[in-house]
Amino acid sequence: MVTSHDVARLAGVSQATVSRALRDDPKVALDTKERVRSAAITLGYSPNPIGRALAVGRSTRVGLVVTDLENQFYSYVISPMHRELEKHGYELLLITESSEQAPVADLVAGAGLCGVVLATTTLDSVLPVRLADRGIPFVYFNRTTPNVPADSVTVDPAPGLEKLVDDLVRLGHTRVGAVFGPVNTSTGEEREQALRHILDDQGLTLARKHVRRGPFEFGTGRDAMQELLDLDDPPTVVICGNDVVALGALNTAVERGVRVPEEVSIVGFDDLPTSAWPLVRLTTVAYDLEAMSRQAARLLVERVESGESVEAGGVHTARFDTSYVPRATLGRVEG
Amino acid sequence: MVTSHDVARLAGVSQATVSRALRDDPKVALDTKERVRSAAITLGYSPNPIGRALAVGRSTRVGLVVTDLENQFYSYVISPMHRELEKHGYELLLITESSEQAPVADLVAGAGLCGVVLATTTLDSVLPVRLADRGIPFVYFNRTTPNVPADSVTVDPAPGLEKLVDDLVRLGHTRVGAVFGPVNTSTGEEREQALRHILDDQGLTLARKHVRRGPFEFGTGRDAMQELLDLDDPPTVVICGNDVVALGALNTAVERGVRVPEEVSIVGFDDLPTSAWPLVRLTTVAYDLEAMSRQAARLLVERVESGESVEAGGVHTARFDTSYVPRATLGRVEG
DNA sequence: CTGAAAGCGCTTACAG
DNA sequence: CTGAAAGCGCTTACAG
Repeated sequence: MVTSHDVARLAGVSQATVSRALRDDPKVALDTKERVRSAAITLGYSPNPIGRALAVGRSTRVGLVVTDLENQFYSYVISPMHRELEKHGYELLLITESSEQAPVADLVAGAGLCGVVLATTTLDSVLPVRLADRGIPFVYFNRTTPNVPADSVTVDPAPGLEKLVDDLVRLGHTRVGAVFGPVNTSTGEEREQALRHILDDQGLTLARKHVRRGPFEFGTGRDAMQELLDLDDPPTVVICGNDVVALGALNTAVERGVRVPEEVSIVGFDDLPTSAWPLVRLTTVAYDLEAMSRQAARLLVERVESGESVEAGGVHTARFDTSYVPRATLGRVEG
Repeated sequence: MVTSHDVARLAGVSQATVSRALRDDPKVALDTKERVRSAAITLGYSPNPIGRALAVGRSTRVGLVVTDLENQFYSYVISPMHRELEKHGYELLLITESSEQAPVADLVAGAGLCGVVLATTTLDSVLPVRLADRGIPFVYFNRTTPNVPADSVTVDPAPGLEKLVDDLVRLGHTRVGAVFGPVNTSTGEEREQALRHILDDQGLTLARKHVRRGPFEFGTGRDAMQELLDLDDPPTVVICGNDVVALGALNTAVERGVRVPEEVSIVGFDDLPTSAWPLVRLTTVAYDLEAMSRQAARLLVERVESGESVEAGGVHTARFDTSYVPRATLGRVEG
């Protein structure tokens, strides 16, 4: 392995000067810089980030903590987040919460990360507490927990849901069903509260038998739809906690030969690219997931680089607006 | 930050002993280990991986190099690969080749990685050369380049394609079209050669006007399908380079109101979970992508841990079998 | 503007 | 079985 010492020797300077020159320290003479740079190039040298991290006391590694890497949703998060971090000179490390081998907090603390994006926080997560204890900067992505203050990027479901419910009324739906996300997630909770509230305002109610609940996964929608369709009086529309759940529901309807939206309407939340496919045309609630992912990266980088603690300077929050995207899975009630 | 020195002080031993005890060195007395461990726990200490990496001379960080993080295909690769690496105590870092900021080779070399999985190698990639030059272990995933020998995990398209072509014949297809992957990828090349060869054996030919080509992306299938459907004599079946391309093609057919498979049949390759959706039911060629991803991780770990160079011990290759998965997008030719 | 030196937090021969 | 010491490849006060 070629080190800064090798470069120093070739350039005829000290190792310290190599370090400075390559970091473009203004105190280094221009011709010295040139000499060092060309020496570095001929030797194919690039500074070892591990040495650097140890010396500086922090790395440029950011962790993204998720539970379910297979979930389509996260593909669309990872990509823009990764790009944004890269732009700032940071790397993205994946961490799954399912890794129960070591307590995740230790793993995170031990992974030499300079900061963490939490994408699958539950209301009872201990990870935020642990991170705060150890002074590891982090930002909540999409989901939060009120117990531990931190920067966050979230979405406001109300605007989109309001428009959706307007449409529900217009189309004559009265038996409305829902497949909510888990109660222990802020997103699940918040969307449920918002929806119930808005339905209420319009004089609509959610019959208990028409409500299901479960993780934000395909299987949740699938199973819920099976049960709902087996009811004597199934709902005329099923509003799902997110698109992945809605896709599960939609596929189950299709599999059973139940026509959508003639026999049952289905609505999602997230507006994933898949939902816009001509084959799918899922009616849903949209927001700018890509901008949100970038924003989370940016907030974390700022937090890391400012070195400012949450207690000292307060918290940065970004809240994203939602809109209603009518497509083909929500229709007029028949009969 | 709590260091091994703090633990040493609390446990009343030397820092070196802390290091040994926590790594479960058999030379350390059992009661000493106990003392050190409990001290570590009370202090909430976990060894700093950066210090470790520097001392040992290598990290436990593995890079996954891809071009297109949004591509569905890679979601299904990342998850099992990540899990397998984690099992062996390694972390997964994402690297996109699009990052033209720094030559990727430098980035990889500079990122303090102990090894790399290359998932989007093209036949003319220079990255493998660079990695080999610098002695950075890597394994080819799915795609290879013959120029630089290295461990690899690939799929053999022939078995699946043979069964597919049998079915093509049985169903009366004669105007067969194809949307191949890029010629500068081993997978694109290999699947094309295999398909042409097998068609040939069955007396079928691929008219030049029925052939399209492009990156393994949704848009490729979409655009190709538009063109093919505009032909005076469109193909009766379109065989796509992979599922993502086939999904693009399928959605375009749907959008244009062209019935699949009555008016045109569509076939993919990969058997992504999406392809099995009741809404999709894509006829395709399958292989065990999850096992393949795990295998790649394992080969890399072995290579890294053995420290054996490719020249010295030769190369490990795993080749995965394919099977044919008939579903609903391939049908009998009408009329 | 440049160098010698200390130090980041570990691991690992080397003694004992 | 344990400790003192050197060293991994950097950065950064401190001198000059």
